[in-house]
Amino acid sequence: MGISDRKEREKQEMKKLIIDAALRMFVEDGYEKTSIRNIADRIEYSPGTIYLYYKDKDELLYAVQKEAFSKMLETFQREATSRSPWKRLEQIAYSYVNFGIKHPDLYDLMFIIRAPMNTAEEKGDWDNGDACFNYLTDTIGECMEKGLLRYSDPRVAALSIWSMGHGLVSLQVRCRFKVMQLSDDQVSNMIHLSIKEFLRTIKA
Amino acid sequence: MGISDRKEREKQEMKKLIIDAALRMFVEDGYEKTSIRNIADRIEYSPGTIYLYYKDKDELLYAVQKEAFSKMLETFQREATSRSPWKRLEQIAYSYVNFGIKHPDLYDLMFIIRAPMNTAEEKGDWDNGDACFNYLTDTIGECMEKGLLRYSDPRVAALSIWSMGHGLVSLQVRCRFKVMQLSDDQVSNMIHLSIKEFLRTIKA
DNA sequence: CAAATATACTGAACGGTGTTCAGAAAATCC
DNA sequence: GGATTTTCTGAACACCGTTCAGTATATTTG
Repeated sequence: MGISDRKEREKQEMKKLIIDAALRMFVEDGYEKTSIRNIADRIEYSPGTIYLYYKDKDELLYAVQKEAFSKMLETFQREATSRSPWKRLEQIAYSYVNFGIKHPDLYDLMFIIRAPMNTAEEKGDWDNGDACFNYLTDTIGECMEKGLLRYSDPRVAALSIWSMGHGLVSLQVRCRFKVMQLSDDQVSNMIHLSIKEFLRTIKA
Repeated sequence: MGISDRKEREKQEMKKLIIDAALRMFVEDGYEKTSIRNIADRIEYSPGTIYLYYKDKDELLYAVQKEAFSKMLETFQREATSRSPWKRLEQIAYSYVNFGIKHPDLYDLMFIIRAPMNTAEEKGDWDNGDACFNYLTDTIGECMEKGLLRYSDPRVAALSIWSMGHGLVSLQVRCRFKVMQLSDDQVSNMIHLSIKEFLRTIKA
């Protein structure tokens, strides 16, 4: 049945066409400001068509999230490759924060937006999200085996390190550091100083 | 002119009536899900009336934010009163995180929602927000004077400590810790362990 | 190849949103 | 008590996510 193969292929192509447009528009204008109608316009289909491929706008978000996490994982695999677990942990930290600062709208979709796991319980797969998380936990595991971290529980270590990174990025992305009345360069500098300092303090 | 005094008073009462309803509904249902029409219904006025007192929905958010920051400041003033700067810093940290966990929707309005300073440049007053921030920076200042902190720059210290607290709360509020596959109690425990550990490591 | 069936797509319609504004209602002034 | 100012209303506008009867296209059948 070559004909149904082609149909399946066309269906996947259509899904990709939609999600590519959605990703571009989410990043350009943000999730909330991007409407199904706009996406439909961009790919020159009617709004209803999108619902033949994705159940609702949330499912579009999940798909884009998946792409974003895949992108982040690639970044880790490119930038955090040191054989030394401790050095790799440092690389991951900087990689993570730089990713967030460089792609604030992607970061928004991945870690700030209210949507995925707060309602959808079973959606807890978090597709490529856990792969990124594992990249961190594996490295932390190695560090702890070699006694390079001042933590006693690797889960607490992971939670702490992630929180510090996320705190820095998300306060920056949401412009909350404005209260400090510093220039953009100064804030950027201090974010990196914060990571540096934090890494120093958690090192055994 | 007693009559215009009364008018002014009535105007302020009306503003309070609106903002009280808005606060309650923002906390109950969240900012996005609360509509101007719903608020109008609740206070038994027409939707248009609200626009006579607040320019748009964002201005309602600013007003509610102001109340929320005032509430947080009160919490600090109640829970972080130690004469010892270091102990006070610890109290602030726990106070902050507990506030966020206890009032996730308020915390959302204050630190996560996209709205205030990203567009409104001059709104950078952040009314009572800076008062909360000052409560932190003042304490950090005292700590550093007495050489109780391992940081060399008090601004980096403030940025780091705030980021850690915010990271913990906001990842929890947005359910991102679900990827760790822990029970609610375990997460809650580890959040507190994280603060404890963090405070230990930054202490001189 | 033509008719019948199955698939893909459309776009109007539904109930919602924030916001505006002409006009009605109420309060104040003279 | 009539004119004027202030306050309030609610229909209207342009959007939103989502649904679904109906049309257009493609495939299968006779």
